[in-house]
Amino acid sequence: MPVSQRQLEERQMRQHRILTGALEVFKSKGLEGATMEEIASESGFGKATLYYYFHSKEEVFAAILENGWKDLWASLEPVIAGDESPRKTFSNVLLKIAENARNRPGLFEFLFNAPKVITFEEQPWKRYQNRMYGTIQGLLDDGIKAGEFPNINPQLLFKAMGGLFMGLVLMGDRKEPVSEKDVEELLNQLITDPTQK
Amino acid sequence: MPVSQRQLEERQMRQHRILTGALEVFKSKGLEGATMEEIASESGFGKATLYYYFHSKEEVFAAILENGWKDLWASLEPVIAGDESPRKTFSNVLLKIAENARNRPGLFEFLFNAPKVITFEEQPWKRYQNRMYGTIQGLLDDGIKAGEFPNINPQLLFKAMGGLFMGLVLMGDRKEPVSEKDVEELLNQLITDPTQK
DNA sequence: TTAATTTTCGACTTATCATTCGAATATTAA
DNA sequence: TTAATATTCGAATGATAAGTCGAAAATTAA
Repeated sequence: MPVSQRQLEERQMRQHRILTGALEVFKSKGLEGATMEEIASESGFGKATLYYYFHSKEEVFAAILENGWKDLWASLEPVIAGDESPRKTFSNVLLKIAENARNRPGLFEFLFNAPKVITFEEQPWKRYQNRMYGTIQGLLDDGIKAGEFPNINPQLLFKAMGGLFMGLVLMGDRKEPVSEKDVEELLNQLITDPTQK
Repeated sequence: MPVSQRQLEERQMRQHRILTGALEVFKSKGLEGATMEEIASESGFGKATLYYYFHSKEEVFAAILENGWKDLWASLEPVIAGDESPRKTFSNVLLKIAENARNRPGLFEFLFNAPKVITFEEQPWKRYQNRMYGTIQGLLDDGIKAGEFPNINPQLLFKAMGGLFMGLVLMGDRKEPVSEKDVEELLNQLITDPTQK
């Protein structure tokens, strides 16, 4: 077992390096299409070394999702903790997510698309994902009750908003990432605030 | 080579049967995860027989997309040909797409999600997809010019609408498919028509 | 220095498919 | 009936890639 703090950190560095290389390969080849051989050379290790750091290909895949969702949620927590109005908080959450997407577009796309490919049982990152979706749904519920959004079925609004935002961030020719302006324009022009008028 | 019309039709029936079985397997296992063995047994043929009707697994996969997009586009054409206002036509197009989704939810989800997995070069179904997206973008452009939509960057509106609609149809627990009412509610309540007021 | 301990890695093993073969069986046409 | 032609299929074939092994090289600690 490792002793020094530095050793621990270096080990994590290497794991991180592997994960970064793996993300590249997974993005272009998918879960099944990606080979450990390729992930290894992409991240600068020998194949067998990967198995020193991870038990299996699935574990590598899962680790990317786990870290990604965890970080995303962590960045959201302070925003949610702030005590603004539901609509304002909702807007801030979207902005924060967009910021994440801007910083690591590759990872972000992966976080939202990769889960579609997976079959296998319970994944720890699901907890973060559910927490996030739950929070957003709650904001919309409250916002509708408070009259800050059009009076639509909250479930429906959630789906619409979710899709809309994903579309904004992920769809089409990804020329330039979504900007703060985009998000605010959308909320203000598209989803009219009944209280403002 | 086959002679009679009936022979031709039976052959198509069999291809169709294979494609239906394949869709099931692809949906649950993905492109790489699906095996020809499983597709064969799912559709009630021996493995080798699949190769009598298709050259490869990729061809089976591509055929599903090809047929699916072709049919979708065909169902859209009359709607587009009608000479209603851009906003009305746009609404009708969404409704028609939703109808397709309602009738064959499995296929529909596949049409929009599967392409993310594919790497290989030019696919014929891309033509239909592009035609559809192009048309929708055109409707939005015209609609904005005509003042029927909020005055937003058309590209942005397209992405938003696309995502929104996909979210509506594909996202979350697919309890009940999107209804006509949903779509109209969305357009009318969410995306305010500046001319109506 | 030197004996652990940690890290690295290419070669091997093994399982899993995609695809092909060659031989049936069924259908059609003469 | 008989000779084509069309259809079916399970058993080989071959390639690919996940995961294992055992030996080295690096690093640490004494």
